[in-house]
Amino acid sequence: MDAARHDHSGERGRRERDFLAGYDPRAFDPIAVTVDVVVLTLRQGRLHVLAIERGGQPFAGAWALPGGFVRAGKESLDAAAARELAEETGLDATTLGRVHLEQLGSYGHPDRDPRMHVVSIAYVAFAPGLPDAQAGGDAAGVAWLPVEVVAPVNPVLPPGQPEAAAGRPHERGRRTGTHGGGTGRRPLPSEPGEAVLAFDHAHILADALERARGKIEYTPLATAFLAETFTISELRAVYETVWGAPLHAGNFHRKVLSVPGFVESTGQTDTRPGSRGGPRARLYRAGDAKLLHPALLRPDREAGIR
Amino acid sequence: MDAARHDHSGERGRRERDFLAGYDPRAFDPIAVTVDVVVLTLRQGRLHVLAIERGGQPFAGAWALPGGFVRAGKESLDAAAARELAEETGLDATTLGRVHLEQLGSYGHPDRDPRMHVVSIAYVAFAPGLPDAQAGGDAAGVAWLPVEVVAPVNPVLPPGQPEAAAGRPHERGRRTGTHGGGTGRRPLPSEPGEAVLAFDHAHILADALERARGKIEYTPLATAFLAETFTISELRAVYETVWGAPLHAGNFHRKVLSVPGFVESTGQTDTRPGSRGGPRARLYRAGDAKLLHPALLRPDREAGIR
DNA sequence: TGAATAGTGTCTCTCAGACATTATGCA
DNA sequence: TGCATAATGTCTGAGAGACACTATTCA
Repeated sequence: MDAARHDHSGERGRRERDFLAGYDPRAFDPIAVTVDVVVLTLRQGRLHVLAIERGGQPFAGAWALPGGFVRAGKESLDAAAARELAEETGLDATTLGRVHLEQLGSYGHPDRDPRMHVVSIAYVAFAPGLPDAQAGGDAAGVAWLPVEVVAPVNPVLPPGQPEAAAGRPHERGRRTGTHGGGTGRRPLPSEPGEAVLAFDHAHILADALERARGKIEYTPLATAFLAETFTISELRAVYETVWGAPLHAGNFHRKVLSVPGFVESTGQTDTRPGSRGGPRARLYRAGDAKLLHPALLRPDREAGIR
Repeated sequence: MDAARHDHSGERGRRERDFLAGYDPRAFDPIAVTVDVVVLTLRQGRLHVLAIERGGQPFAGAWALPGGFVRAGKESLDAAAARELAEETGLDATTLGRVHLEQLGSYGHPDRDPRMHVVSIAYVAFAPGLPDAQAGGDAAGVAWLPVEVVAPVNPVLPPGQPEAAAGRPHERGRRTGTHGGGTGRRPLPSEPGEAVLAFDHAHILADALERARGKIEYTPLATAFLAETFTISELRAVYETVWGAPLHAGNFHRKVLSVPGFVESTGQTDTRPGSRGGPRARLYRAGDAKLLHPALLRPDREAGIR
């Protein structure tokens, strides 16, 4: 980074130009810098991602991750991501404080947005299940989509087509015609692969899911998906959902309690509404550990990806 | 990312401005996008990082990570990092092919560069020890610095203070005189903490080292620090150097051979030049595993960082 | 001959996973 | 009464670490 790293180097020409660019960047093609946030949460035992319906081109009618421009000279990347998270989820400050937000990685292929070169710094958030309210202050076009409903890759509209690029971003669009109209709400996608993500957002989502799967192995962040107090069974449900594999209840229980700092007991027991019987489970809250020792390894990884 | 995510949202004004910015970004403050590469290698049993001496302000006389601007509309982030790596190390294509390069993270505090808002996407590279040639085609101002020689944090010049930026980094300290001049070469820093890194590069380096320490736990990438064939002892030296802790030779040996796909045997044995006795060690090359199962856990992590 | 190293064998302790068992509450 | 769940106990095999031992080469 940083203009003119060593202007006494060999390639003086290039270096000098970089140097100037550092001082008069408007003389060169710009790159837009944005943040995108993959907000993950659990609802009804399924992993959901926060998505926003696009009205205009490109990718009209597709879904996109919430995000926006980084405010030049005014905010850090983390701050921009936190701002987007707050704006788009509409969560109150206390709930927001329990959300885990971390940087995922950056995506900067020159053709990922047909309009111009956009470098996006992606973030992942682990959020507790929200009380059934729709996401965001204004719910229109914002939805929690089950991750299985999202197509693994974009079946249409590969980036880089001049046609797509030519059509103004969202030419007034948004809800033109029937499609996602401001008034007539169309049903949310529910079939596997039905929802198409715009740009390379399916790729970002896939990376975020893999990050989540790995992260709960060696950190206590699975608790970030739950309310402030929770039962061991609820915690196990998080692991089973994120990993997509059933776990042995007894072994899991003993394991969680044996890892120092993972959870700590509240004296209380669950009020268990709508249960199918069984003793009242004890309630725990997140402990003070930042890393789990030993870690909870996900099953199956045998053989390894060679 | 992507202009005007949903202009039917509440804050129409902001959204609309973002929209316009997507099409005429020159109308707003720009953000520069750069890549920085932390190139790590082992020389004489010590971990070194590739650094470039800064000639101009800010941070004149300090060292910086190699990096440069991403070419707008022309290259991806990975490509930009690979280009910087090639340019700055001057390695031939075959050697370069053995270097491991991965994205580390992005750094975008608005004050990290006093000149303007610069977002830098950092990469880490694991490179085999180079045949003592100086790094880069033009060696002037480019050096491999032992990581211990680099100050853990910048002792002076916190970012954001224009004045501080002007006041020399290590004004006079140590071997003064020719200091950073283009011609008179001054000796490389060798005392712990002697070399000062510009900008937030010390922070990036620290993150890169932690990444390296973790990465060799569960991937075979420690082999990227070695030549195409190597002995188990050489591999152990990599772990000991990166982790900064001695390992038990016998247990390490058995462990490495027991992990499927970590290393595979060449039929040969070492020619062992300059050894201090002992049998000829067998030579191995990297196996085809991408992940290690089970992983090599670094010692001590007991207690965990709570 | 001594010292350092390569490579293997043995033992113990920890831990993950399979399975069993008891207690509790709902239908 | 039957069933699902919470929580705990027991057993086994894998694996990490400590230690011992043999073989090989150089000084």
